[in-house]
Amino acid sequence: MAGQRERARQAYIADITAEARRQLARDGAAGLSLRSVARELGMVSSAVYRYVASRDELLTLLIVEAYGDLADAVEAAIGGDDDGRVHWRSACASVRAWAVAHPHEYALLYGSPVPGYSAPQDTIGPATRLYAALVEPVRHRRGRRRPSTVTSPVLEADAERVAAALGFDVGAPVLLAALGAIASLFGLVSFELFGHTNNVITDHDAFFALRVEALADELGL
Amino acid sequence: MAGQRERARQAYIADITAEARRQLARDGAAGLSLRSVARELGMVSSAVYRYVASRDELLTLLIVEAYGDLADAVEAAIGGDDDGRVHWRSACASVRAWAVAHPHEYALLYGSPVPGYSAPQDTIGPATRLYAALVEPVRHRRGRRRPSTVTSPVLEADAERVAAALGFDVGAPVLLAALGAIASLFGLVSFELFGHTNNVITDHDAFFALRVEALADELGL
DNA sequence: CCACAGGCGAGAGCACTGCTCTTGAAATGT
DNA sequence: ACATTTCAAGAGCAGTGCTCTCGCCTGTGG
Repeated sequence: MAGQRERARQAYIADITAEARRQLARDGAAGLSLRSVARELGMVSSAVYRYVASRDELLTLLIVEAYGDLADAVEAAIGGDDDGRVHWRSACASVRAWAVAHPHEYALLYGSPVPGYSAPQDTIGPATRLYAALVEPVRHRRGRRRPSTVTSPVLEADAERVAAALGFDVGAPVLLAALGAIASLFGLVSFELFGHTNNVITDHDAFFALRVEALADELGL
Repeated sequence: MAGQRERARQAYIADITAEARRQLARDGAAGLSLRSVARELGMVSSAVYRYVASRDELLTLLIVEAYGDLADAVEAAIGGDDDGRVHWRSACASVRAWAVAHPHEYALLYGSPVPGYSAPQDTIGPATRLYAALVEPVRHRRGRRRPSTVTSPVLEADAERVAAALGFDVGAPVLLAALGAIASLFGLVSFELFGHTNNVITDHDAFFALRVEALADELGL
């Protein structure tokens, strides 16, 4: 039955995070204040502490939501297609589109880590979903190119553990190449979003497309 | 002669940024407060506003210093060698080593952009030095692999403008590949430093080395 | 060499933040 | 009907960025 008090409590938390998310989208993480969230919700600042332990915890809630949101976007983008390269293109494009549409949320996820945040258990769910979707394309690779072999046994073990967790039967070299490509993808998006290519690249669309193809080449898609 | 008042002024600014840098290295950008800098320097908080207009400007000074520091490290790393691949390895390793040694400075440069910061003119000097050093290895490429051709004329113009500014005679495709590899490099370092590979990679050294080689392959080094 | 404008440090103060504690009311479960 | 728990509210503490005013004092221009 979930006790109606507990339900009211969850509703309050939902209201709080919703308002917090609005402020995050508008002013960025630095401009998010518990007091102004309370003000906007018509309560006094101390009341909101009944529902959220601290500002950092509120940010953590937003991080979890944002991960889920991004994972949703990527999963929706790689719909029915089973061509690895098309998969990869869609996935990359959806990450970039989401980042451009939600710059502050993106910065929260992939910018400087928030001080009091330590990747709680709630985060690894959506995060796993996201990276699973991004790694998915290599399932359909045509294997045109052999990735370099892995020389470190512990790294190979890492890769095999991850592959097993995702239910993938590609080898360690391919999976590590995919993880590397994902890091490259987020590096590319971060460079664009955080302004590191200002005065360098003006046609961001074309540069992004070019790099996505290059990464697809490396992955043998 | 530079007026002894002006010299004293510069010395004060140097003291302030030095103390600010100490606090940045210890507590991170979020924990840097103008008041505590003033306290540590034995002055009252309003006095420091004579030398630094705002907290954001102080952070900007730190950003410029950090860029210079990182550029120094990379330039020192790619010493006399003229083998492109060795160059690239040293450059990548020096970026990663600097990032690990100065995580908060790295986060300041490549994490979420600080709100009131707009890449002032002072930044582009050290930043250009840094990226010039990182692009340098492709000068000595053996050209084993042809990068994909560029289809966007404006992107090609971007690349040629940058190449001209750096005095490079490599073609647009190679320069764009190099810029992409740089973005990949920082994506990789950020992933490691910001904890996105926690519970995934344990042998960060090996993973980094693997990716550096893959990028070198793509660059034809 | 000297007057003085300008740079200077100090202090008070404003508006804001995160967070804690107490108090009294209201809802709850027995 | 009652005891317990949950709650909103308010006051309050310590800290922040930043502004303004007030004298002092010193380097600089005449």
